[in-house]
Amino acid sequence: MKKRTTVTQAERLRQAIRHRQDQEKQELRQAILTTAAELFLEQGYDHFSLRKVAERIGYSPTTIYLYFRDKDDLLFTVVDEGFKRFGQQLAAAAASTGDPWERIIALGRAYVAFGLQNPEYYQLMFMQRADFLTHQPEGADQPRLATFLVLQQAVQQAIDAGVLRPGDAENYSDVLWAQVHGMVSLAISLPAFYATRIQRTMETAWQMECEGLRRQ
Amino acid sequence: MKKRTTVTQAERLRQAIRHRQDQEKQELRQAILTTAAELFLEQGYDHFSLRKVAERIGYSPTTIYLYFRDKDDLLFTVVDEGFKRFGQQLAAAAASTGDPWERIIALGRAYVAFGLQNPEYYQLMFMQRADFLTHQPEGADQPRLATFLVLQQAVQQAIDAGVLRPGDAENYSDVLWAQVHGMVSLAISLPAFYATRIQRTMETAWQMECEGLRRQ
DNA sequence: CTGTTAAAATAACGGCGTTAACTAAAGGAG
DNA sequence: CTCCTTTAGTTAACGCCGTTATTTTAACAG
Repeated sequence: MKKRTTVTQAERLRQAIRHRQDQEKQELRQAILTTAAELFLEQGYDHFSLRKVAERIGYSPTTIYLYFRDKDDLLFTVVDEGFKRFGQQLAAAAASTGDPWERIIALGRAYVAFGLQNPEYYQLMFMQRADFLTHQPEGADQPRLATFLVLQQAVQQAIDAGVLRPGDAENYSDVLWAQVHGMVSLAISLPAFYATRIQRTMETAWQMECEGLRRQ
Repeated sequence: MKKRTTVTQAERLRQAIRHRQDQEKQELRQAILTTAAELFLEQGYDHFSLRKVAERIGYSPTTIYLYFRDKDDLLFTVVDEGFKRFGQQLAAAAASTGDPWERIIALGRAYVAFGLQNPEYYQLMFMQRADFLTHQPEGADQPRLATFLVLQQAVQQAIDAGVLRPGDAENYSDVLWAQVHGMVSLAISLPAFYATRIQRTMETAWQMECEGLRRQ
């Protein structure tokens, strides 16, 4: 009886220790991650370095390699946050209305809004390291590109509802995606665009899509 | 008399020497430039380095600094070639037809064709180093962005001819530019797009623009 | 032949990502 | 409590990079 209890206590202790260790590990990993995101947003992709991250959290550069495979792995994980936020905002936009046509418009607005409000993330995800788009996240359930299927689905719904002309949803959403992506990346690249012409461009583009895609 | 002749000969010699020296300087500069372009196209922006260029032409790395201010200056000059080719192809497309509407379509096709045929250049110009777009070339007559005014002009002509609905040419061409830029950069970023969906996307986009912009 | 000038090379600095070898501390077993 | 093992973290080092200061080399000028 007594022995059994002792053994159980020891086991519980061992488990508690393991738990604490795991937690500490996760905490440091998270610290690296948030510091990395911070530094990336501050200094941009070009001036982002592992050594700076290490210095900022007070560890030696090599410590990072205990938590991430290499620089790309860390950056990739940072970018995951961007994809998550992007996906959430798109999903929220899609859920904001029941009208199929309005949903598409809302998605477009949400897309552009994200790009303009998170230019560093957008730049990294689509312009500087577009290869991240196709690289599957390590332990993720779905590929990155699945984030954008929400647009395709909305288009399909609009076609089914007879709001859009009959046609291939993938094809239509490709056109729309290219339109919004083009606007956002031009706006990011060209300060002249930013804030002045972008609004007008968006409105005209919506109108054009309206005429071009909508069933008459 | 004799003295005068001698002086003239010496002067001519001096000038000839100077001429040869200048020529040699220009030749080495050109060698650096073509080697740089070669290496950039071979290995891409990320793996491009001054030391590799120097090694390939058989000079020490520091020699490059006698001909270019720094790495960016060299890369910037390399990219000039890309802009020149791009501009020429767009101009050729614009001149290929007298019909205002056909001209716009031709410009769109030429734009996408350039992007797909010169993905490295396009990537550098618009995605990785978009800051090059707004940095005025050293001894150039016009800014980089002037390359794309040809589209705006074509749109203006189409409006004036009554082919497009009345409206602001800058605004319309912004929408069109965003559309083609979006298609090209997505095609470059996503191999899945490349070659399969891009054609269909282009056709649908033209059709959409057709319905959306064209005067009915 | 000698002094001058310009081109090119060497050496060096600080920064980078990354790997291998080492240190120190904590947990486990007797 | 002591010895052993594991492991988180560090230090040292390698090879690369862009760039600057210094020095060599060679061609021209008088």
